Amino acid sequence: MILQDTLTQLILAHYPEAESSDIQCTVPPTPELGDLSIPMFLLAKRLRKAPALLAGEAAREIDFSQIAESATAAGPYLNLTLKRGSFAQQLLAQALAKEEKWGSNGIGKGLQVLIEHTSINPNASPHVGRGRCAMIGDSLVRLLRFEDYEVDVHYYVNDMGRQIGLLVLMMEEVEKASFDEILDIYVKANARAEADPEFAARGYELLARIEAGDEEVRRRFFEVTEMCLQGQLAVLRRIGARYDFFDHESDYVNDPRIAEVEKALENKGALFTDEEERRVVDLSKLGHALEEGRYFVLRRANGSSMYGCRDIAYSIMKHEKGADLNLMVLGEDHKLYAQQLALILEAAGYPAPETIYYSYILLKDGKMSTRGGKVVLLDDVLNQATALALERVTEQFPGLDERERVDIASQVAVAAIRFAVLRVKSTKNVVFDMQSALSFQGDTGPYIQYCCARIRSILRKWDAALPDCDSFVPEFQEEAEWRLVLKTAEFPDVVKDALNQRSCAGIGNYLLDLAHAFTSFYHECPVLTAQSTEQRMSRILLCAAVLQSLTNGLALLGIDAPERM
RNA sequence: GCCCCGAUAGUUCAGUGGAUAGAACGAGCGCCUCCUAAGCGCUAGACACAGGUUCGAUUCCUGUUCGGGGCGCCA
Repeated sequence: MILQDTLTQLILAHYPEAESSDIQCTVPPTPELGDLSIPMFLLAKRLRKAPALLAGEAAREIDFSQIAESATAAGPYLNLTLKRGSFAQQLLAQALAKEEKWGSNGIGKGLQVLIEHTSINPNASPHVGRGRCAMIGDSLVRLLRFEDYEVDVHYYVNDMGRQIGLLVLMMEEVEKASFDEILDIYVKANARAEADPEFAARGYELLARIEAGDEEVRRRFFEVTEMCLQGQLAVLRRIGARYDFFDHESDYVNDPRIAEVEKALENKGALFTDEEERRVVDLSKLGHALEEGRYFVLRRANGSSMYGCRDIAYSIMKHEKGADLNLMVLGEDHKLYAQQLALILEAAGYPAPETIYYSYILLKDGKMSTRGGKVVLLDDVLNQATALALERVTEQFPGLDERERVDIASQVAVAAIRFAVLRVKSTKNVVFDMQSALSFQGDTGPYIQYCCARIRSILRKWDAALPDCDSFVPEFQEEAEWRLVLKTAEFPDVVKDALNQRSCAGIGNYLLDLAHAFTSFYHECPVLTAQSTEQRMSRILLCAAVLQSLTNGLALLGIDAPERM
């Protein structure tokens, strides 16, 4: 809140024993009570007074005239009615001066972040569940960069799993297959491995050979995985996800860091060879309390490495980059695994990355399964959404040239899907429903874009320069416009909360609130035809500031707002 | 069996110990000679259950029920 510092100072000056953390502003439940509210519970506890008495005392004794028209006690709450003009002037000046940085608190200045997300197995076109990871990760990246962190985005290419081996075998039988056919082939490969142990064994054999350094096999794997990866990235690009580094699992097979960690584990008596010649970590020696997940296999009996073994080397490599934050977005199915890996890394003296989990997107009749071919592909959803949006835009703007209509349609499609996914907390299971994913009405991304388009339309018609905030004190008499001012002022705090929570969900929900507040304003307060010059000037500035908040917020979610729609 | 998430209107979601629990979809009624109706206004509708901690609990703790995830050679 813009006034938080001033407010805290005023109160601390009167109650020197208080701490600034005792003073937390909230918004009163109804506008009649005031613009800002300070619950006195914490302060009352500190000062050993009754909250209601303290509120009354503070309202009488502290001089808030610098920022407020009035201060009144309502039970244990101290409510302030702000001086609208100076508050709005400060807010608008800030928002319009900071432009695309408005809302940033600059928390990450001078700090570096390494984040890994998406990292889909290169075996099929991504389904919407995988898309959830990409959207969550990508938005987090945007949020971190907005807060001035320097961010490197890593993508771990799992290019040597068992299922990749099976895929390679199948691909060699079908001659030349395109990316679109991969899912089908992958499903068949898994079904065949299930039914035919000899086929499955050939997959393992390929793995063993790649691990032994067989360059020819490695080349065959690379051909398939690279084709898949490029196909997947093309889909991910459609929703705006970008990556800086692609790290290949196969580069870590014989990494010396693994031996180093094995040594450390041996020293702690946590590594042993079991009765069937596997190399196993006993995590109970490292502080793991439960029987569940106590054992972690590093190597098969034939000496070949498990996924987790290579991941040890990869994790250390990431740590060695020396970033201040080391983040990773993972599916909830990786929770136990990540805890196990963390124990192993810590035992060898390396900190584990900070993990952010997301839950599955389910279908109405159960969970998705790439192996079973029971998936809703992100690409298909995007295609359908784009086609629908194009119809709508064409209806609305028949005269617009096709190029622009297609651009708008794809922006709307991305907004619909990204917003629907990102506004929900990542720990919740969501049931995918095509109908609501394709809806552009109500609490959706397109609704917010539409709100932006309306503001832009007003700004286009305003043919003068915007008033200068430094010399002009705006006035906002109407409740709808004042509520919009207050809502706009919340933006920087919303961004800060999102960063602390490592989740952009709150930003999405805030943008809906702001868009609703704007639409009420739009219907009640004419801008271009307002009665007085002061009103017109005040409102056009407010429009510009709201647009800046909306577009900045949408940008954090990876959503563009078209000029018109 | 054990461990980790989740449970809020008919439905999809907000709400990180505070005032009268917010939206949207769906349902009903109304609004385009007026800055874009992808919109707005009005009506009806909810904290799974039982205890506990607290001045105060949808929020924290325990138990129950239901849904999701996980639990040694998949990644």
